[in-house]
Amino acid sequence: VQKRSERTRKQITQSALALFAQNGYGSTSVAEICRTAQVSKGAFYHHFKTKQALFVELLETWLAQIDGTLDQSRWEMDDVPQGLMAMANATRGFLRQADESLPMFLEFWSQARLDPAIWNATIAPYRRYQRYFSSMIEDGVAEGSIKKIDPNLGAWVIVCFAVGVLLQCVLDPEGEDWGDISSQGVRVLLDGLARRDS
Amino acid sequence: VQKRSERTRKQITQSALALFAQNGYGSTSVAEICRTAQVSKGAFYHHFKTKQALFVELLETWLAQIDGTLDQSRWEMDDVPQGLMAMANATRGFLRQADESLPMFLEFWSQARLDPAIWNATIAPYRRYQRYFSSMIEDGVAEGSIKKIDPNLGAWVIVCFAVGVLLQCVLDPEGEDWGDISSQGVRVLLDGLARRDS
Amino acid sequence: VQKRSERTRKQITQSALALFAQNGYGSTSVAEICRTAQVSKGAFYHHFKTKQALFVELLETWLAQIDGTLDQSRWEMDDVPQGLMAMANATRGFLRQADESLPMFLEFWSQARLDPAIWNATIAPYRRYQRYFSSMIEDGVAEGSIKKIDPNLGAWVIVCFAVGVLLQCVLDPEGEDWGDISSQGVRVLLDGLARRDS
Amino acid sequence: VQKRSERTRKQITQSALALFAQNGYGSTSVAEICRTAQVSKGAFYHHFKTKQALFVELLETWLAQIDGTLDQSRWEMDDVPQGLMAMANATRGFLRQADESLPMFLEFWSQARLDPAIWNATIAPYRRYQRYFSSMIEDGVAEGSIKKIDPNLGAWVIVCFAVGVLLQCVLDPEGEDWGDISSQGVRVLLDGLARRDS
DNA sequence: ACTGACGGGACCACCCGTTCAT
DNA sequence: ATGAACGGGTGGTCCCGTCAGT
Repeated sequence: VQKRSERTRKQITQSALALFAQNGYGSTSVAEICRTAQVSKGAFYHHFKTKQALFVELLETWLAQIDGTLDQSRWEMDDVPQGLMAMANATRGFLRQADESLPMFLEFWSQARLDPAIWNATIAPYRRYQRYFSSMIEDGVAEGSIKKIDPNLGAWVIVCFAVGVLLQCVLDPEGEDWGDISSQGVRVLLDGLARRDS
Repeated sequence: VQKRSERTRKQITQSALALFAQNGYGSTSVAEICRTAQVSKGAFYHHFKTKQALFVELLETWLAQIDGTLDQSRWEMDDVPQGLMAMANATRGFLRQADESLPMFLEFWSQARLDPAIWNATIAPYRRYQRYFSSMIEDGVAEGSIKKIDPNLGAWVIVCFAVGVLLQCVLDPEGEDWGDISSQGVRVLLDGLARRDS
Repeated sequence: VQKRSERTRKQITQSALALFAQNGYGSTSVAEICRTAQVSKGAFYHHFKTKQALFVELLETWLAQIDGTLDQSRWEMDDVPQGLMAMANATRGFLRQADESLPMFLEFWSQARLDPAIWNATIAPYRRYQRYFSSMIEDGVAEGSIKKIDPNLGAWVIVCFAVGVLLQCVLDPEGEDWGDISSQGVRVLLDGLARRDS
Repeated sequence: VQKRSERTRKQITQSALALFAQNGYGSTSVAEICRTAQVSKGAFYHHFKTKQALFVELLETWLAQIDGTLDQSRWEMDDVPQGLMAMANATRGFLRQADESLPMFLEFWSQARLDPAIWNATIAPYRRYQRYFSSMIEDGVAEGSIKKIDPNLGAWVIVCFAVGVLLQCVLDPEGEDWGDISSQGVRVLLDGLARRDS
């Protein structure tokens, strides 16, 4: 059956993911991936045109997963600030995969600078998230829970903070409890954004 | 004179900086650096034990510069929030070097994951900055301008936001006016941190 | 029906012919042939034991065609010199296929040097042609239209000239009107071979 | 000293020449060349940017040699036909290198079809030779030793014949005494070109 | 201080032919 | 008879660091 093909493919992607996350994209050779995946080079290049193509596919799978996760929690809120806090808390679990796959972010970012195709795939999501937060802020302003500010800027502030936490978590996973910092940061940001009646 | 030695060294470091920033550390060969610096390989390896050693030196020079910049603005404030805002505004100029040298951050981060020596050099400063902000927050609490929160967490929130802005600025320099976002973000954070009298 | 088998075979041979002629034997991969012929690798290796086997088959088909062409014009002459001229003129049409299939000659020659089997198949015809011309010259001497020379050498001279024109035509199809040169050359050769009564 | 460099370079070119002539360009790997030349790959790629670059250099050296040879015999003739015959006879020695380096011709021709750069270098000389013969024929017409024909065509006839002999000599070095055939052919051609007074 | 030829190793991509299932 | 996954191996290129020589 064609089950075998899929299994091989999955072995490759998983091995690649692990190795890229551990040693970086540049320091991981195709031969190493094949060895880890117990697959021949012929098989590898049958499934992926290039090492980079595999990388891009990993990136896309990855982003699709994240999108899925975010879409879920999108509708579970009554109040905008509550919604944001919920999302911040949901991040905790996400940040715990530190060693496994989070480092891939750094790889994606690095490669994005050098390859336009990867850049597009990497950057696009941020814009999407920003738009999402932007509309949340607008909603918050409408419902009176958030003070009047430029929703675009506000959204970018949130995105930047999130990305910053992510980066720190990748660079220094043992250093701090980044989940705590994420929650705390969002709370502070929300306090700063909150509408205040004198 | 021994001037020649220094000039050679400077040519190498400058060429390397430019090439690393443009094409990345991994994609820049020693030969290319030598070609750009109009220097022979022998000269290169006379001044630097390794490609990595050069990289580390660049990193250290870089960090020293940043420290210098930050130290300047440290004493110019009467009020903690004002001080932070001043620093945020000072960042604007810094973020404008986007194309020239900011991309080096990404390179440093990438390599930090793979090499402990670089990791130490790269991570240490964040801790220093965090401590600095932490003491600022303590001062703020003492002077009554900032509400009571864990100074550690607060400081990390600031660092994360700053790092996030930096990363976005590197990845998408044309996308937004990151200086604006930086200022705006700090303002929101300060509003969130401000002590409020009911 | 078993028609399908033959159609597949023909698609493969035709695609291979075109690709070999265009990119050369060594630079044409089996995968490329299969792609062009819209056939899977399985089908290819079902019909041909090896890439080389296909090549040999192409060679043989090719030679059979040429033999057929030459056999036609063999009997239409009354006079040996006239016969040769007629053949030379007949070549014009042949030389016009320059782009399509003539380049295969060069491929055959190249491979002939490296592979004995191909060598035999490629060289044999020349000897046959030489013998043919040799007997023509003998006839010419007998009928008094050609002066007394070693028919063997004379025949080789003709073959060499023909082969030379062919090679030039393959290498520089746009450069000259090789048909003209062929005719002109044969005329000069005939003048040189003609018996002359002082 | 820099003598070493030249020696290495020469070892590479000589080994390459021998291997290309014996096994063909495509079937000779860089590793094999290095092994034969007792040189490391690093040395190889220090001297030649590419396998092809080495090939082109061989081609150019080769052509320069031939040009040199032809230039020598250019002035040794009183009479055009005699000059041509002298050149034909001089060819004998040239054709005797059959095994050593003549096969390179075939390699050059093969590659010329595939690579424009090589094509230029390979084709250009033929045109030069043709021009040379063309002016010889003009001289011959002027001095009355050659009959009136288009010097261009006549020159191409000579070139084609020469190339044809060369090709045959490469393909079937043992088959015939190609030196003889060359001489004989030129004689016939001269008879055909000779002006004849009735 | 500097030169550049050099060693040796690795890496990505590709390619030919086989195998198993259909 | 055909399709697709696969195996194993090679090929060209490049790159880092060294070392003899200036």
